[in-house]
Amino acid sequence: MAHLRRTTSLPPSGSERRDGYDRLHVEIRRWIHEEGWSELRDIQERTIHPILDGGGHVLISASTAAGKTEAAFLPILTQVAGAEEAGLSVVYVAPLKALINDQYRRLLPLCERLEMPIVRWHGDAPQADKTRTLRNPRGVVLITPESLEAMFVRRSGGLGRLFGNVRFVVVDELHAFLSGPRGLHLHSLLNRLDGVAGRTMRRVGLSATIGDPQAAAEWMAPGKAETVVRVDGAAGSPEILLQVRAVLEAHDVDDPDALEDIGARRALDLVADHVFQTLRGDNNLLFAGSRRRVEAMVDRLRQRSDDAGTTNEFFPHHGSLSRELREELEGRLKAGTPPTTAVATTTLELGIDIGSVKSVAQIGAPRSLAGLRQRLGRSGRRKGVPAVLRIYVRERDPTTASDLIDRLHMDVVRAVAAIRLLVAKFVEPPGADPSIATVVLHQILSIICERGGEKASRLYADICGKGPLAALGKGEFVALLRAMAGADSNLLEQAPDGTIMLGEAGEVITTGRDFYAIFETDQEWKLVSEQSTLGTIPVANSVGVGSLLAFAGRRWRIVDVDDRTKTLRVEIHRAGKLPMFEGLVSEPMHDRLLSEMRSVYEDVDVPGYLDGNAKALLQQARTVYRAHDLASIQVLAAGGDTQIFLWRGTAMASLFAIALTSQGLRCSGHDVGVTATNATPEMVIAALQRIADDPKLTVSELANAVGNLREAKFDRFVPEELLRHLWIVRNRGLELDLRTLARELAVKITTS
DNA sequence: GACCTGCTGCGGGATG
Repeated sequence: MAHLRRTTSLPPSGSERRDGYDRLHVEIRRWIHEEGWSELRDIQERTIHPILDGGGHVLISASTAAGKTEAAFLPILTQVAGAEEAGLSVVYVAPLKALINDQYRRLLPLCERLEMPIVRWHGDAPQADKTRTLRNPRGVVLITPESLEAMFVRRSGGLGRLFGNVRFVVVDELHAFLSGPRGLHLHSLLNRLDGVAGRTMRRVGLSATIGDPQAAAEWMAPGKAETVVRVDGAAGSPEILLQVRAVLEAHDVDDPDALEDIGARRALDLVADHVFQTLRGDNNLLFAGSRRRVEAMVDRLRQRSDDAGTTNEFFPHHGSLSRELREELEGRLKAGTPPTTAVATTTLELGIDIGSVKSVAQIGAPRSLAGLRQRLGRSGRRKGVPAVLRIYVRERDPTTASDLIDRLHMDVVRAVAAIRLLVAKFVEPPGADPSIATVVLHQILSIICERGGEKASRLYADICGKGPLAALGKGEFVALLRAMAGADSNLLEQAPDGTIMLGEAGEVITTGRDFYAIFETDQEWKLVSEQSTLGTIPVANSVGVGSLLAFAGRRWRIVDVDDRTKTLRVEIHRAGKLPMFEGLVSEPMHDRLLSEMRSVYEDVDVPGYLDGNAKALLQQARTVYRAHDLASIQVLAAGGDTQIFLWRGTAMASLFAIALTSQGLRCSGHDVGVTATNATPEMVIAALQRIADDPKLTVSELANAVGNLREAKFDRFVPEELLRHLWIVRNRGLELDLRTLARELAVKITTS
């Protein structure tokens, strides 16, 4: 393990410390005293003045477990305690039900002190508490975006009574809402809340350390980001202990029946050996990258425990596992005993309280710095304890690898590049989202449901007036309305006075239970053993009585298939087979990571955190890079194909592939570029020159070559022309870049 | 060779 860095932060002066504390409500100070806190944390102290004095929005960013919740709520509750007005005072929104339950447990004693009601409001929360709140709304509500949506649609009559006097809206895990459809959805809901109250509610955002605070502030206050008061916690962890370990895969052996190829299988065995030896005896997190690999690893680790005659300490955690199994594991981690290592997907990245772990490991080089940071934040959370991170990369054995791409050992290089960017504190800024039309369509239906009917101009102003949905222009909005009212959709109707109302299909769609969420869920098989519900697998898996499964860290045999309820009954069996989970695309990468990879090839330093294998692979990779002169040559013949090294992120690489395809080439993408199959470098250079010089070859023109534009939940109702237009808007900024890149590549060609 | 997230209201019957 190598020590990576040390950072320190200065403690604030003593006078500042007392100053804020004294302004808190007397009952809150009493509570703090009884909790045995000797002082407030830095971030908590520094949040008091901005919340008590200012009238604007506040963005609090700090690492996990820095006490952000209290930082927000101590002054907020001080402010709203004893509120005379009827109605709720604080709305807290979180992306997970589990997080709401955690926060409820933490805030309940405090609220009881202040005689202020607090209620959980999500699908699994007790109905009786909700009913009580509806009768006498007061205090704090903790709610999900979907439940908030449901209130707008189903309880429109009571909105004013509930939300008319809300003073604060707290958004937890704000970084989770900065991109993606769910963030756009919540953005619209918060605007609608302001509409109900007839004024702007104060917003308080809680976030992990974010790469682009400006984007977060812009999300909170569109067009007025500078008014958001920012309170930043000290840099995450003081020290990181780091190691990158490389394991070698043998050459691929073609075995169409094997679920994992044999080389990969051996490499995963080697990772499992090391994990088993190193992580036993403590609490750890191992991020495996996919649900399938989680199951593959847990199966191997259980096998090793059985062989060694020891109690198994390794358990799976991913989105397809049942709530019960996940909570059981979370409980073990939180209790801290017995020793437990969770093998997980991204499910354990968010702020669910799992206590502190000794180390974090992951399989595969990072593709996103945001994710890497988030994972690292889970380790070394106590003062003076370093965070520990291990990265396992799997690489082709250099003695047998023949393919140029394999011999560049990109995983080792990417791991080094990612660590450099971690030190440089780079985090990807949020990108443009392809789901704008779906969210606008959803909100049109929701608002009409809420109000009974509405004029088009008012709808446009309320939904697209400000914020990220303003990217949809008035003309496009009208086109969307027309399509929604068309005979094909029948979602809307228009009264003679112009008022827009729900059509027949609109009535149906807004009545369904699955209307509230902005994301889609596919149909799945439910797996049930004699004791409990294990979880789900996609219906795409072929199943039958007698089929085998490896799932939830055990091996099973299917004993009953109920096609009507989509339920599989299973029993323990000695053999198993990994199920298939869907997922056709890989996690996108940012330009910066690819350009850093290129620097790693061109530099000469060999980091001390690499193990022996990784060091050797890095040096061999650099030798290959230099031998092919990849610093100056980016297009070269390889077999009957031509390799094009772009060294750009996913957005540009995809656009580039579309451009080459439009020129008649057959392309497939890889991590650092594109392979043009059955094409000579001469053919590629001709295509590149056309892309560089043909004035008619614009992004608008290329858009006609794009397939599967319908990605988001309600896109089936959106005119294809509109989706194509939004694609053009998202990619327009890359047009000049595309031409420049094509021109550069065309002159760096070789036929070696 | 990705991942994750969420869900109303009503009626009927059992229970304390």
